[in-house]
Amino acid sequence: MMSAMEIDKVLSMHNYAKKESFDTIDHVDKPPEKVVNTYQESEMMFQGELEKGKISTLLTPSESMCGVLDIKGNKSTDTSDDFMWYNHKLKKAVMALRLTADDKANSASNNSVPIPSVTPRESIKSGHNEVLLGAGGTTVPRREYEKLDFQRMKYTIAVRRLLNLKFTKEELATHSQTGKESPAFIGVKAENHNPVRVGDIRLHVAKKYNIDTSLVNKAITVALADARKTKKRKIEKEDTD
Amino acid sequence: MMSAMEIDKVLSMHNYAKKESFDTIDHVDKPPEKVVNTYQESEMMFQGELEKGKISTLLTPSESMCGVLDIKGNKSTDTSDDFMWYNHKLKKAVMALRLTADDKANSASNNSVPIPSVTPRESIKSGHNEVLLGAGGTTVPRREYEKLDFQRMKYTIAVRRLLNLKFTKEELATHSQTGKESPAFIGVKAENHNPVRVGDIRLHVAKKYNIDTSLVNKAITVALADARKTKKRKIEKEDTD
DNA sequence: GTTCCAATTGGAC
DNA sequence: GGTCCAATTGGAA
Repeated sequence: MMSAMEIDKVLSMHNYAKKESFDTIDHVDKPPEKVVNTYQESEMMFQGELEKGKISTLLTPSESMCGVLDIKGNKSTDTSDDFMWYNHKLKKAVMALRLTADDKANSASNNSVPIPSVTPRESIKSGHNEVLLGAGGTTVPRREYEKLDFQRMKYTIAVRRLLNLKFTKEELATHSQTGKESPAFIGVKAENHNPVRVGDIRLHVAKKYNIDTSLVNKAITVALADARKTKKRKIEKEDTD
Repeated sequence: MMSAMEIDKVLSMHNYAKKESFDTIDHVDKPPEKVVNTYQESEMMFQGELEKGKISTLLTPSESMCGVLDIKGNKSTDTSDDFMWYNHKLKKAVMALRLTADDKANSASNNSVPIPSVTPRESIKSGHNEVLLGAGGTTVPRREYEKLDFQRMKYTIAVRRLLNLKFTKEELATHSQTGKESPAFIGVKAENHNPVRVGDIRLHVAKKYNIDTSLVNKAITVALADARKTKKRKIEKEDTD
């Protein structure tokens, strides 16, 4: 687990002046009722706040990206519970700073509106009309996100749409959730993986539809398999030409 | 679709005297509010009545078996919607006869009790302490069925328990839902299938847990796959001995 | 020993 | 073309 001092270091790296120690900032939000032990649990908490519309537009892209930056500013491949949990707390700290700043700027106007189309934050900083999907920091363009009619879509379709927003066809065709090779086809080359973005999509859809993540996982697996087949067919067709 | 006269023929075959025409008997139950077009829908209706506890113990094994007997008394492999729908109506007719007979025997005693452990019918005829799972006529021993704590079990476990009640390990290891070979392993011999009993288990669990049949299907697939692996491992171990 | 999981496949729709 | 499905596999839990 990262220390409060180290977190402050990252905060300053992202051009956020240290106002208070991490622990104090953390208390801007009500302390959680029960102890959160895993990244999954923290994600659910975070997601709950996101659903309320408080969070979705508060982070800039660089802030969101801090979820995949380590203490040295490098892109991190650490997906351990400790690191994810640290990221969660870090982002809560950043958002707390944002909220207090916004509160001073425009005192008590336009609150309790669920996911306003334009927030003060967006009106000040342009170019980041993004919707945050989860604690991993994954964002999608707001315009694209609002096109999605979650009420009418099956969750499997929502999964595919979000995957298409965050990954190229090539990425979808060459990546898998685990990076492991199929147990049924040993010797087939294993692929890379992209746990943070896929993880955010997984939890976002699971929360949206109030279904188990295992269901979403199956949908992701099928979607990725179809992407691979599509690419394979295309290559085979080009070879015959 | 089978005619009322033909249904009467089957009824008499099962030693039930014709009391009324089928149409009249059918009106003992309230007519369905909406038209039922498929076997799946009729199954759901039937299952609803079963859940209320009215039906579960009213059929003898031979009555249940009539679900897989055709007009000539032979075991039928017909799983078409028409045939299943006919079976459904036939069973409702049988049950209506039973109910009216029981009503006369013990007038208005012990009604609205959900799934009584012993019914008048059972006290008269011994040897058929069976619970009917679905319109396909699949039954399991009541004693075994009542051991299952559906509240605590995951639906996947319920699927496995019911499969184990209705099939031997050998059957589970050598059968599949569709009888088709795996698309990923062409050339591997295809297996037989047993649609009626598996169908009843599928719908029973889906209704019990109020989940989609596709979920139950996945659970069945995994259970059968595990059964095959277990057998395979055993054979491999015997070969090395 | 039992249960669950994801990657792969061809085909159905 | 896009989407969904079941059979198979080895290993994880």
